Amino acid sequence: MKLDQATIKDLARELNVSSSTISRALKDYPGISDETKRKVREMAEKMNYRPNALARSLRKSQSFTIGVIIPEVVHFFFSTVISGIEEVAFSKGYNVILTQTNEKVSREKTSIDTMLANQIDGLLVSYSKETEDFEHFSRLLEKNFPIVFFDRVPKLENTLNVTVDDYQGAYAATQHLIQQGYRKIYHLAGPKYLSISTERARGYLAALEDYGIQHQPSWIIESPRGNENEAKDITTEVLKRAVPKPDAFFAHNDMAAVGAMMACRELGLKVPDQIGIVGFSDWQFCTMLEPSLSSVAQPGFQMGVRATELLLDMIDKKGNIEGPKNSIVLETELLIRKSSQKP
Amino acid sequence: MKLDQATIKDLARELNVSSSTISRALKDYPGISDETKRKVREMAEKMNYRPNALARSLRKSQSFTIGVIIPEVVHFFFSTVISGIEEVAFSKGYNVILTQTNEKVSREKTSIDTMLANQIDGLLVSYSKETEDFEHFSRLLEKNFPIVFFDRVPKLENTLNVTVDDYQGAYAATQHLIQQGYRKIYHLAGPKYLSISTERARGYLAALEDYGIQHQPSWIIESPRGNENEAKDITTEVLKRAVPKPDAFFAHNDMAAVGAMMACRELGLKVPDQIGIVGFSDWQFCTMLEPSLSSVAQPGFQMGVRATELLLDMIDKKGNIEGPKNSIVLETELLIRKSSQKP
DNA sequence: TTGTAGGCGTTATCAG
DNA sequence: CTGATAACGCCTACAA
Repeated sequence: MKLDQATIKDLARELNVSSSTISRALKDYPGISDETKRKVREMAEKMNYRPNALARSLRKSQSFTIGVIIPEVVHFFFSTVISGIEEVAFSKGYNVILTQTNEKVSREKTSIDTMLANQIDGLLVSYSKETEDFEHFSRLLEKNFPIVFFDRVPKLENTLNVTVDDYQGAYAATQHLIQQGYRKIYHLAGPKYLSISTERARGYLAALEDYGIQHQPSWIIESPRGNENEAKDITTEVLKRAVPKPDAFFAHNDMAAVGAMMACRELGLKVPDQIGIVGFSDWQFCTMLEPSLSSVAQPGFQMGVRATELLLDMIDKKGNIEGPKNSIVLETELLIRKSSQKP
Repeated sequence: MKLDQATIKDLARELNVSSSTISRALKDYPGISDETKRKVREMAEKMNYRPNALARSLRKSQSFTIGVIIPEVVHFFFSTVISGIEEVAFSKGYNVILTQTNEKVSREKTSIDTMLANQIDGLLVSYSKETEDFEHFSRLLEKNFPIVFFDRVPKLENTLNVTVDDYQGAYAATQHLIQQGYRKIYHLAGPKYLSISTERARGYLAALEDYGIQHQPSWIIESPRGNENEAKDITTEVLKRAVPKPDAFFAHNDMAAVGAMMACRELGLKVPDQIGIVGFSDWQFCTMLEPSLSSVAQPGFQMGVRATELLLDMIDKKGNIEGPKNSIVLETELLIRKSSQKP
C-alpha cells in the first residue's frame, strides 16, 4: 500500500481537466470526446495509473470479492473445489478471499465476521464438522445475503446447495461389489452428522436391499476421522472378530479404503481375491496403489465451478431473486480398478 | 453487501452524539467517559454494528490483506504452504486473497494487477514455470513493496526468500542410497529453469562425487512435468536401454518416484531388492504404497508460516526496513521407508 | 470529554 | 461534451 499510486486527481491535474472527466474517459462513458479519451488513456498509461478498487467498492457498495469458507485446504477434494472456484471467480473479475476452519465452528463464525466487515458480495461455504447450529448462516440468509453451500450442506430450508449424488455413488459402488460376487460387504462410514456420510450409508444399504443381501446393522462401522490409521485399526479388529467375516469393504472415503487395504495386507488377506475394496473420492493416489483402488469419483472442480456460477448469478441479480433457486446435484462416476475385481 | 449494515453515523444519531465520539468509544480511545463507552458498546451490540473494513482501509491506506500467488492449489505441497499462510495471517488479523496461475505468466501478471488494485499490503509468491522475466516483480521491489518469495525464488538481488534446503535434502537422499549399496543411481530431474530442480541435481551430484561414484551426465534425466505417467515412460525406456543399467532412482518429486516404481513393477524388477527408489516432498501417499516410498520431507506448513511472518514483519515496519533482510532456508528430513532399504 | 470539518479515491447527479 | 459537488464510511487534527 506504500506504492504512491497515481490517482484520478493526479491525472486531472496533469491534464487540466476535472476528475469526473478522467473517471468517465477511463470507463468509456458516452459523451466524452475521442480526443479526450485518448489523452486520458495515454496519461494513465504514462503515470502507471491503477484504479483503487477499495474506493470504488466503497462508493458502489460492491466489492467484487467473494468469501470462501472451507474445512481444510490440505485435502485433495477441497483443494480441487477451490481450484474451480478460483477459476470462475477470476474469469468474472471477482477476488477470492479464503479461510479454513480446521473443522472449528468458532473459527467459522469469526471468519464470517471479518469477511462481512470486508464487504464481501457473497459466501461459498462448506461448514465444519463441529457445526450443528446454523444460526450464523440463517441470520444472513434471512437478510437475503447470497450464500451457496457446497459438499456439506445444512439442514435449512431454501438454501442453495451444490452437492454430489452421494447416494447414487454409494449405490453404484456397492452394486459393483455385489456383481463381482462379494456378499459380506461392510461399510466404513463417516461421521453420522454429515449428510454426505448418511447419504453414502443410505446408498450402500439400498443396494444391499435391492439385491436381497441379508445384512446386519453391525456391518456399518463408523470411522469418524476417516484417516488411514484409524481405518486400519478398525478394519483389523473387524477382520479378526466380526461374524460373519467380511469379504469386502465399501469405504466412505479413500483414506479409509487404504486403511482397509493395509489391514488386509498385514493379515495376509489378498485384495481383490479374498477381500474386495472400493473407496470414495478418487484421490490421486488410487492409481498408484497396488492393487489400484476402485473409487467413486466426485467432480470437485465442477462443484467449485457450479457453486461459484450460482453465487455470482445471485449477486448479479441483487434483490430480484425471482424464480426457483435451484440447487445442483452432480453425478459421480464409479471407477473400477483392480481392488474390487475378482479374478 | 446488501446487508444494510448500521454505520457509525447510525449509532451517532441513535445516541445523540457525534460520529467521532462513536469512533473513539469503539476504539477505546483515551478521553471518553466510561459511561459513553458503555452506551456506545451497548448500542453497537444492539444494532449489530460491524465496522466497514473497506472504509477503514481507504482512510488508513492499509488494507490488512495480503495476496498469495501460487502455481496450483491442487498440489499437496502448495496446499500445505497455503495452510500455514492462512494460519498466521488469520491469527494476526490479515485477510488472504488467493490466485493460482496454473503455471502461466500472463495470469501471474494480471493477478498482481488486480491485487494491487485491491490495495494489498504485501505479496507472497511462488512463481509459475513459465516465468523467466521477473520485471513484474522487480518493478514493485524497487518501490519497496513488500514481497516474500517461497519455494520458487527468482534470480534477483535482495529479495526475501523462504526455501527448503533442496541441496542438502538431495544430498542426504543420494547418500542414503549409496550407503544401502546402490551404485548406478540415476536422477529423475525437474525442469532446469527452476532453482529447486537445479539445487536438487547439485546435491545429488555432490553426493556421488563425495563417495567417489563414477557417473555420467546421462544419469540425469529430465522429467519436466513430473507426473507419474511421464516418469513411468521415461523410466521404462531407461531401464530397457541405458548403459549401465540403473540400480536406483532418486526422483525430484514423489510423483516421478511413483512413476519409476510403476515402471519397475511392470518390468518385473523388485523394489527395493533390485532397484532402490527415493522421492522428494513426502506426499501423503508415500506411506500407503507397497513398498512404502522413502522421501525427503519438506516442511510446507512451516514454509507458509515463516514466509507470512516475514512479510507481516516488513509490512509493520513500513519504510524502516533497516538491518539485513534475512532469507530463510528450512531443513528437510529424509524419511527412510522400504523402497530404498536393501534387504 | 466531546464536536466540527476535512479527506482517503471514486462515482453519480446536476448543472452548464 | 465537461465541471462542480456531494457522498460512500471511517478516522483524526483541531477546536471548544
